[in-house]
Amino acid sequence: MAYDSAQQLLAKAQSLAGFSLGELAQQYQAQVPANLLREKGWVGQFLEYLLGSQSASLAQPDFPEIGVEMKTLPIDTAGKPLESTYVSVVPLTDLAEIQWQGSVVQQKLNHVLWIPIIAEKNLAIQERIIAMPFLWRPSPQELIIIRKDFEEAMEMIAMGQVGKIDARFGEILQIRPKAANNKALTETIDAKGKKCLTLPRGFYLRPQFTRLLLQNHFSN
DNA sequence: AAATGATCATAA
DNA sequence: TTATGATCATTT
Repeated sequence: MAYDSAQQLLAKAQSLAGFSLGELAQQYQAQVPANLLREKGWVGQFLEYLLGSQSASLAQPDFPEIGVEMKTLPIDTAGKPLESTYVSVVPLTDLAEIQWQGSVVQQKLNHVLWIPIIAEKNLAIQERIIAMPFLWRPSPQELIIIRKDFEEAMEMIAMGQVGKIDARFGEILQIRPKAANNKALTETIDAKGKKCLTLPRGFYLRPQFTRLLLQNHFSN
């Protein structure tokens, strides 16, 4: 399936609103896991399947032909996000080549199809309900902060200071570990510019920020 | 309760 | 191994 426009994709996504994951799984003959302990990405992958994303696990938006990234967003019944939103891996090598423009973060956040899902922990996976999907582009003000968060992090890492970055770093975009476990290490540079190993990191959008997006979108 | 740090499945 | 999809589990 290919889309001609973001609006067409949005319409398809919105046609799923109000259905539970169990209903949709039955319709598409998919198996719903009893819990997400061992399949944390199942919901996102199922939605990608329903919408026909072909981008698989490439470092680019889910729908490259229209430049749109899809993100599921678990919310409680009050509409508050329950988790942060993973954006991309944090580059830890060849930092001199990394610019904001053209970065994976910039490309993915340029246009996002948010799919909120009522997903409180006590709701069985099959009972979780798709809320109303919506498109978002960062405002100029939001972009300034996100870009600052990105560039400050890149500068730290270029200086071999990745070890000094923890989850408190960044107003909107934070950096946290993103790995199979604490033994899955990847290459970076130390303060002397020498190669060394560290935990892979990911960029995440803070839940306080995605909460604002929801408020901004649905309060009108 | 919210935030931080750790972890799981899968594809290429 | 590194990227995707994220949520889990523990600490604050």
